[in-house]
Amino acid sequence: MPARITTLKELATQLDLSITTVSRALAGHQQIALKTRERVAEAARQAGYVPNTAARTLVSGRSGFVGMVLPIRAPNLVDSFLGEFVTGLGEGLVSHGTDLILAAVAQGQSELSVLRHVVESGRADGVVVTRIAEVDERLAYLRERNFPFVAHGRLLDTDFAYNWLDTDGAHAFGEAFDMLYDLGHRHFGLVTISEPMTFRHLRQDGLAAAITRRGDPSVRLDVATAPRFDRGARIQAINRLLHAAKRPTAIVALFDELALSVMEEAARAGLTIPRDLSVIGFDNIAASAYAPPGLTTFDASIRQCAREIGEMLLTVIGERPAAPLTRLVRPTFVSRASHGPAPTGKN
Amino acid sequence: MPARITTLKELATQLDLSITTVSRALAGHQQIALKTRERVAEAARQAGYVPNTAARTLVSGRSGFVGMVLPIRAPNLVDSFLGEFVTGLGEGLVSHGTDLILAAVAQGQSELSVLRHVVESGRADGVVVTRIAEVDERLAYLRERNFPFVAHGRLLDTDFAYNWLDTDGAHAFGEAFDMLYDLGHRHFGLVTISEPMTFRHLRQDGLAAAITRRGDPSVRLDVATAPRFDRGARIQAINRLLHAAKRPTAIVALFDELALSVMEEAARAGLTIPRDLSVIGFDNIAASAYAPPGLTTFDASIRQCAREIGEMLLTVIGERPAAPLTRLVRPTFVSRASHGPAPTGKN
DNA sequence: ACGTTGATTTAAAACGTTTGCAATTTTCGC
DNA sequence: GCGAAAATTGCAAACGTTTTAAATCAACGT
Repeated sequence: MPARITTLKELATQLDLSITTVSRALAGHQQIALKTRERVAEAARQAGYVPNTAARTLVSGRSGFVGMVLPIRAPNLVDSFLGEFVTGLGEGLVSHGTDLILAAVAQGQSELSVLRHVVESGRADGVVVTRIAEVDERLAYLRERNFPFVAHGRLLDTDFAYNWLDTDGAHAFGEAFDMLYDLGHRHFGLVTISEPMTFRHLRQDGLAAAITRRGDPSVRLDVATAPRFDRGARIQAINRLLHAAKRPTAIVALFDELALSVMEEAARAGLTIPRDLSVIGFDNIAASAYAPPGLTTFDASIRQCAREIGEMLLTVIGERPAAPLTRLVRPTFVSRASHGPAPTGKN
Repeated sequence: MPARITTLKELATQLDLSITTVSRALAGHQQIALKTRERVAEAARQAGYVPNTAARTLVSGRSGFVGMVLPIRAPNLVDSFLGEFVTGLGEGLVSHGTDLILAAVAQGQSELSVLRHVVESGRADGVVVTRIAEVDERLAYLRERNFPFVAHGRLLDTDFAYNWLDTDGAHAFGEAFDMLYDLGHRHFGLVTISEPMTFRHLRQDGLAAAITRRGDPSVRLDVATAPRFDRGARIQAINRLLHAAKRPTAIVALFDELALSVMEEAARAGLTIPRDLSVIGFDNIAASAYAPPGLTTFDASIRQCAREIGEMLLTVIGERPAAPLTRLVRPTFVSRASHGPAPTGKN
């Protein structure tokens, strides 16, 4: 094994050339004689030379990294979002050799302060922001700072222009309603969360819009709300829905975890799905395929979305487009066995 | 909003001090007068100064990053491993303000070449390696390079000393056998994969060791092997086990995905779990709780393990201990409803 | 042989930080 | 008040790369 060449200077000395020439040769500049370029490339390959990132970043002002703040998670919460998202992002970035930086948030620190640190320290050329809140200081900061970023999700304030990719939850929830309505359902339940996330509104509004569009005054919608991570409160809210004097025949949940809870509670209450109750979720998490009788849901294809986000961000960084890049991805319907015709009169 | 101070020079000018003094003051050197230290700290806070990572890395030789190569994934495969692992790693690293770098592997590139690039470019002070293969060139490279790393998993070659944390699959599989044996089972099935991963051997050996330890010659073990990502072959292998002339009464799967497939195929074959067949998995993925009747398994607590790996790596980087750090984590038994007494004589 | 052009290479500055060493200021015993 | 020691601060080099501006070289027409 030959001694590893670690710096440009060493490589230059070995080749009896100046650092400048070697640097340019490796960068493929036309002004360097072709013969020299080839000679340098070969020597670099042989020596296993890899340019030092820090030095390159320092002088060029570009780190070749894209940053993301690790979402804070409840101690035992498992969901596949992060893994899928990171995998997709990696796939989107790899074409340009851009790596991903993940910064964790320490106890007591704010997510914004970590984001700030990532940006101001020059670690990243751009960042990805997920889980958009109704009032999101991260987006405000990034825009004011004029720092390249792409958000996964939208703000409700449509005047605030920025780069985003979002899953069209509104459309999906409208689709769910239409399908259930056509199956005879008139009394609906929606299980949602109390956290101020924008997707909550978008999806609920999509449902409401579809109801309005249908124009049938006999349609009724009951909404159950609970904090996202409070299992007890969630169960309670679901049971209020299930044990109301008049129970919905179809329940749409903001996302699969909630839908699975609905199915569990329904089973506990002696209801058979989909005979007595139709349930529809959103996200298509792995467990949805296994939970009996199989949850009908919408696939948000996180991985593919993240991949596109990565590509968008590279564009934003490279070209700094004047108009914001936006993209609304329509989720695909995944028909399983948790929905069916509305129960007839009496059971 | 005050104009942002971005460099030490600006800060120094504003304070009418030298760059050196400001740098040292921020680093908390005792030699700088306390009053000065406080004055500098306050000014830096006010101005929102964040040191430039590249410059710092360049001179100090430390990047403050820990690297990891993103595992290559089949296009539609979803598992929660990566998300949990990354979350845990972040938690383990955050105390030292160390961030995580994730490098994706491009089509046609080898994982080793990406790892090499991460190491040689000085992007990271240490790396984490997962999914250890029987012959793992990554470990060989890192050791030869004498680069700090911690592996999640062990090699079979115990002469090769390095830092690792592993889940004690051998113990778990022994435990599973003992429990099933005590429930009357004598005919066992093992569903495993054909990929050359070391955990496959460790777990299978743990099972075999427990059988030997019991010393009952009537115990029989049938092994079904299939490529990890070939769903068809997996189903086939499982069905060979289920439809053999003499069928095992208990099947242990290398990990939960396989166990879930076993449960599906068993149901398809008209078998009731656990009456006709006991099934035990490993990992405790989310779906295991939902798949009827609830999969009995072992929780590998990936997140916690990754957290410890992060902490170990920080130790390795900071202290370069002479003896390798190793840690064997015993998985916890998760008793659900997929196991029970061996079926009696005829059904 | 000699300027001139075009091709090729190089010296040196710059990026923002840390740090060895030296310079300056303060403190204190007498 | 004076000198020495202690406390505090600053100069300048270094990290490895990219890039501007300038130097060198080869070739060519005359």
